[in-house]
Amino acid sequence: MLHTTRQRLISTAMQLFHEKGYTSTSVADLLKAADVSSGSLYNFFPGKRELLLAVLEVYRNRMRETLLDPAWRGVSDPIEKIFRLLETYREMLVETDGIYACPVGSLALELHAPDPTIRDQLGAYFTAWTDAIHGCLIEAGSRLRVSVDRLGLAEFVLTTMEGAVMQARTFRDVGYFDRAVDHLRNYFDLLLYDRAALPAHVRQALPGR
Amino acid sequence: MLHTTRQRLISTAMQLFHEKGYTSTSVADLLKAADVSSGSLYNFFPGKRELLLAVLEVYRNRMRETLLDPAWRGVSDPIEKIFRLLETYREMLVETDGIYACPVGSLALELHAPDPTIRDQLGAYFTAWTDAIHGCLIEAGSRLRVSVDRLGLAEFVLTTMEGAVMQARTFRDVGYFDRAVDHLRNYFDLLLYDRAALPAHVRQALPGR
DNA sequence: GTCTATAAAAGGATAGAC
DNA sequence: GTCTATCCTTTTATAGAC
Repeated sequence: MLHTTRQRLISTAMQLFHEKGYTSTSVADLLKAADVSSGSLYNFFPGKRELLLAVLEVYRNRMRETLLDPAWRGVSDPIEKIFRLLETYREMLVETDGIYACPVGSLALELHAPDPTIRDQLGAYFTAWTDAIHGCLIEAGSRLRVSVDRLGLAEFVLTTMEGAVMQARTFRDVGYFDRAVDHLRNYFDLLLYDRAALPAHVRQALPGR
Repeated sequence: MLHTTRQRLISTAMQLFHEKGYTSTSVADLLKAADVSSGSLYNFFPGKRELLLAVLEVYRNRMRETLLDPAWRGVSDPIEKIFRLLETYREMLVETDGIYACPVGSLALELHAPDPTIRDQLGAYFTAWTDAIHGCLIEAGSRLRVSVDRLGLAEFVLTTMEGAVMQARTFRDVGYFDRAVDHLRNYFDLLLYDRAALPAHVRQALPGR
C-alpha cells in the first residue's frame, strides 16, 4: 500500500517541497527523486498543483498519527503536551541543522497568491493544529484562569512556533527557537493557577475554579 | 535622486518581491513594471540575485526612517512604542486585505537554501528589528522585572509578529493577528511592575521585587 | 546608459507506443 | 500504468547597435 507509484510521488513531493519549496521544485526534480516517469505522474495527477494538494491533504489527515501521537506518547499532563509538541519541532530543527521544521508554514508563506483551494488546505492544517492545542487547554480546565480565551491562546502557541521557526531557520541557530519557547513557557506559568505552589493564604484569596 | 533607473528598479523589485515573492517574480515582470529595458537592468546589476541584495540592503538601511520613525512619532513610552510598531504591521495587513505585512519575513521563508550573503542580509534585518525593540525594553528600565532577559523578549516580539502575520495571511483575516498581539500585550502586563494595575490575585502571587 | 533581438536553458505538460 | 520523445512557454542573461 505504501509502495505504489502514487504514494511514492506524494512522499517525494512532501520531502522536496519542504526542502526546496514548491516553486523551486521542478517536475523534473520530482520525477528523478521518485524514480518515476513523466507519463506516470500525469496519469495520477492533472499537474504539479494537484500533487501539492495531495501533499497538504496527507499532512492534515495524518497529523494525529505522525505528529501528535508520537509527541504525546506517555504524556498525560495537557500543558506538558503542548510543550512536548514544541519540543518535537525543536528536534526537527536540530536534526536538519536548523533548516526544516514546519513544512506547511513554509508553504503558507511561499505561496503568495494561492488559489482558494490551496489556501483552504493550508488554513485547515493550521486549524487542525490549533484545535489540538485547544483540546489540551480545555483539558487543563480550571488550572487555567477562566478569563483566558483558550482558542486565542492555542493560536498564540502556533504563532510562537511559526515565528520561532522562521528565526531559527534564518540564523541556522536553534537558540532562537529555544528562547521563544522559554518566553511562552513563562507566559503559561503566569497564566496557570498552580494553586498547590502558592502559599495557603494566597490560594484562598484566588477566585474559585 | 529617487528617479534614477537604478532606484526605480530597486523600488519596483521591493514591491514585486513582496507581492509575488522572489522566485515568482521574473526579470520580465520587473522590466515591465519598472518600464526599463533588459540592457539597463544588467547594466546596473549582475543579475536578479544582486537586485534582491540591493532590496534587502534598502530595507535594513532605511528601517529607521521608513518604519520606526513614522510608527513612533509622538510616542514616548517605550512599551507603547513596541505595540505601536505592531499596530503598523496590522495596518499594512488591513490595507492589503490581509496579504502583505513583513516583506523580509516572507522572503526568509521563501528562500529555503539562500547563499550565505543573502542569509546574512535577512539575519541582519531581523537583528536590526530586534535591536530596536531591545532598545525600548532597556529604556523601560526598572518597569520590567529584572529577571527578564530583555534581548530574548525582544526576539519574542518579532516571533509573535511573524507568526501572527503568517496566520493572518493564510486566513486573510487580521483577527488572527489581533488575538496574537492581545496575548503578547497580556504577557507584557504580567511582566511589568505596574503592580497597581495587575489583577489582585497575580499581584499577590508575584515574588517581591 | 539604453535599445531590440536573441541566445541557451529550464519550466510544465502532452503524445502515442507499449 | 509506464515509457520515451517532444512540444511550447517562460526563464535568465547576453550581443551589439545606438
